[in-house]
Amino acid sequence: MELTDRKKQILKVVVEDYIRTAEPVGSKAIAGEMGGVSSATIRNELSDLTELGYLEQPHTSAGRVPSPKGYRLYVNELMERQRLSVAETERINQSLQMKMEELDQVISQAGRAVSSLMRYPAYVAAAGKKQMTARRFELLPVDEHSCIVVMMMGDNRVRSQLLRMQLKVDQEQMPRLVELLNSHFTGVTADEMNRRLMDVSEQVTPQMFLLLSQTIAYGADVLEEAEKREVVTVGARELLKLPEFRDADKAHQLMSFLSDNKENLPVPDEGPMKILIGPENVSEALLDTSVVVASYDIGDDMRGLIGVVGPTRMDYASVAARLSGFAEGLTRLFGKQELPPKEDGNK
Amino acid sequence: MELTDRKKQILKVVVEDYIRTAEPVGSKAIAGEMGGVSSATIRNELSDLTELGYLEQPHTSAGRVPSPKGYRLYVNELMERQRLSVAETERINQSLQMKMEELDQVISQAGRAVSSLMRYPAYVAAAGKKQMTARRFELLPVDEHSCIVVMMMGDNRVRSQLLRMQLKVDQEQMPRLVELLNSHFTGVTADEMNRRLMDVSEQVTPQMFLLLSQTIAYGADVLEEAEKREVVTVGARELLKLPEFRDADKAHQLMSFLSDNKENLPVPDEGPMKILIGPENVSEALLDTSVVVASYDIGDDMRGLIGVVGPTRMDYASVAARLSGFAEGLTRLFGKQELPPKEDGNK
DNA sequence: TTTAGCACTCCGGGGAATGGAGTGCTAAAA
DNA sequence: TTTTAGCACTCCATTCCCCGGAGTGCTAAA
Repeated sequence: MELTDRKKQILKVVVEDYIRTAEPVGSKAIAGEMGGVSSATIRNELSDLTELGYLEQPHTSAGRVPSPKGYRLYVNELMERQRLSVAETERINQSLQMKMEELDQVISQAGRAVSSLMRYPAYVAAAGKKQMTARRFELLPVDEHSCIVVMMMGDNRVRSQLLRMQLKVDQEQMPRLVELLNSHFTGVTADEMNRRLMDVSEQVTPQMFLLLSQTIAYGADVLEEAEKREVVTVGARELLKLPEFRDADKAHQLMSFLSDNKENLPVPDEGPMKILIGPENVSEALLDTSVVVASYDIGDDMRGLIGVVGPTRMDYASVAARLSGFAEGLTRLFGKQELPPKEDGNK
Repeated sequence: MELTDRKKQILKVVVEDYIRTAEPVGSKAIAGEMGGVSSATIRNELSDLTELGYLEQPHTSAGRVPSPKGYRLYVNELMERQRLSVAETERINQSLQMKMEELDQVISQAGRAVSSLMRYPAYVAAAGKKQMTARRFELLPVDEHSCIVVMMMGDNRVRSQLLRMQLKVDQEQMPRLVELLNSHFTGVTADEMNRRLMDVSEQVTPQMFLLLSQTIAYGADVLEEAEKREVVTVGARELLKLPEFRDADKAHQLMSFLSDNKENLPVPDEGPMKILIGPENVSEALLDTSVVVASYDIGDDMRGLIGVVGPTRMDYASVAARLSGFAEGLTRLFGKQELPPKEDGNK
C-alpha cells in the first residue's frame, strides 16, 4: 500500500525537523512549515502514519518521532540527493591532498578528515580481496651481524626492517640466498612460505638457513599483518556533542564498541554505498545507531571502506553526499592508478 | 612549618578515602579509620589543615576534599610506594611481550596496554634527542619506471617505498647514484639534504637528477616525520567511567585536548617519573586533571615517554607503581640493546 | 589537649503544584 | 468526503518547598 503524496510530504518534514532539532515534532510546527492545511488535518495524517509504523510517539501528548521504518522510507524515496557545492568539493579534495601517497596513511588520515568534516565518528579500513603474497625479496648487508630485509608485496607496497643475525654470514652467499627467496617464496601465502622453508633446509648451510628463516618469519608476519583488515576509528568524541549521547553510559558503551569490535563494523556487500538504520544493524550495540558506509577502490583488486557512525537521527542526506564525494575522491586517487604489471615492464 | 605526624596521618586518610570514594570525607569516618581519637579532635585538626591549604571544603557542612597542595604533600611524603605483586609484574611483562620488536609498534601497543591496565587514558611518545639523519641509502631497480628506495636512519630504523619515475633510468647508472647518495646525503639533516641536492645537480644527467631529487624528497620527508614527536593517546573513553567526567561537556573538552594538543602534553624534564597535579599543569585544559608520566630509554640517545591522565583524585600510588614498572619493562626491552655501531662491526 | 554535646548549615532527594505543548475526538463547515 | 475549529485531556518538565541527614564549629567540661 502506497502512501499518499501528502503523507510522504509530512513524513519528510517530520524526519528533517527531527534531524535538525532532536525534539519530537508536533502537528502545529508541521502545518506551519507546509502551509495550506491546518494542524488538525496534519494530526489525522500523523495518526495514520503512526499506525502504519512510520512514526513513533515517545508518550501520549508528545510530538512524533520517525521510526526506523520511517527513516528507511525517507532515505529510499524522500531524501533529496544533495549536491555538494563547489566549495565543499574543494574542501574534500583538499583534505585528500594531504600526504596520502602511501596506502597506510590513507587509513588514518581519511578517517580524521571525514570525522571532522561530518562531525560524527568515522571508521576506515582497507582490505584486499585475495591472499597477500610477496612479489620480491632483497637483502642488503649492513655488517657481519645484520642486514636489511626488503620485501615488496603483491600490491606493490614495500616493507623493510633491519635484521640482526646470531651468526656471521658470508656476504658471498647473499646473492644465492636472495635468488632462493625470490624463486621459492614469492607468489605464495604466508602459510605456504613457512611450509616451503622446510623443503629448502638441505640446500643451504646452517648459517644461511638461520638467516633465511628469520627473513621468512619477518615476511610472513608482514603479510599476515597486511591481510587482516585494519580498521581505524576516529572522532568518537564527536558523540559527546549529540544530545542522544549526553548520557555518559550510553556514550561509553558505543565508544567501547567502536574501539573494540572493529571487525563487526558494517561493510557494504554490493554497490558503492550502504545506509544501515538502527535495528538494521546486526550488532547489538548499534541498535539505536545508524551507519553510512561507502567503499572505494584501491588498485585493481583491493577495496577500502569508509563509514560514519551516528545516531539514527543522523543527517543522512548530508552525510551520504559528503561521504560519497569522499569515496569518489579516494577512488580517483588510488583506484585506476596503473601499477606496474607483474613481471615485464611493458605498457 | 612542619605538620605534626597526626596531621599528616589525617591528611593521608583523607586523600586515600577520597581517592576511593570520590566523596568528601567527614571527621567521623576518619576517626573510625584511625581509632584512638574522637571525631571532635579530628575536626580541630581538619580545621587547621584547611586553614593551611591542604584541604578544601566544597561548602560549609560538607566533608573535606584534598587540595592540590594536599595531594602534593601526599605524593611527596605520605604515599607508600606500592610494590607490584608478582602476578602484576607478570601481567605487565606479558603485555610487553606482544609484538613490539619495532619501535613504531611500541607507541600504539604500549599505550593500549597501559590504558587498559590503569583504566585511565594514556599517551605514549618516542623522541630522539638530536636531529635525525640518514645513515644509508639503497636503490633497488624494479623495472624501467620504478625502483625501491631504502633508507636506514640514524637510529637503525629502516624505511622504504616504491618510487615511480617519469623517465627511464639506465640501470647502469644506479650504482653511481647510490654512491652519490651515501657520500653526500648521509649524516645530515633533512634541510641540509635539500640544500646539497642543488650542489650535485651538475654531476649527473638530468634523468638521474630527477630520480635523485625524488629520493631525497622521500628521505627528507621520512626524516622529518621521524623527528617530530609522534604522540598517541588512547583510552580516552575511560574518562566516562569516572564520576568527575559524567558531564559530557567536561569529558568532551578533555578528550578534545588529548587528541588535538598532543604537543603540549607534559614531559618529565629530569628523573624517571613526574607527577603533575591539577594546576601544576601548564595547559589550561588540564587544570583539574593530574598527569603521571614516566620515561624509558630507547637505544642510546632516544627517550620515550608514557603518561597517564586522570582526575586529580587519581590513585597516585597505584598508577605510579604500575607506570614505573611499565617504563622499566620498556627500557629493558629497548634500552641497552646494543645496536650495531656506526661504521665498523667490532664488539 | 581531648572530648561530649549542641546548635547550625547546607546539600540532595522526594513529592506537589504548575504550565505548556500536543494529542484525540467531535461536530460543524466546505 | 475531507477539512477545520474547538475543547477536554494527558503527560512531561520545571519549579518550589520541605525535610532528613551528614557534617561542621563552638563551648564547656574532663
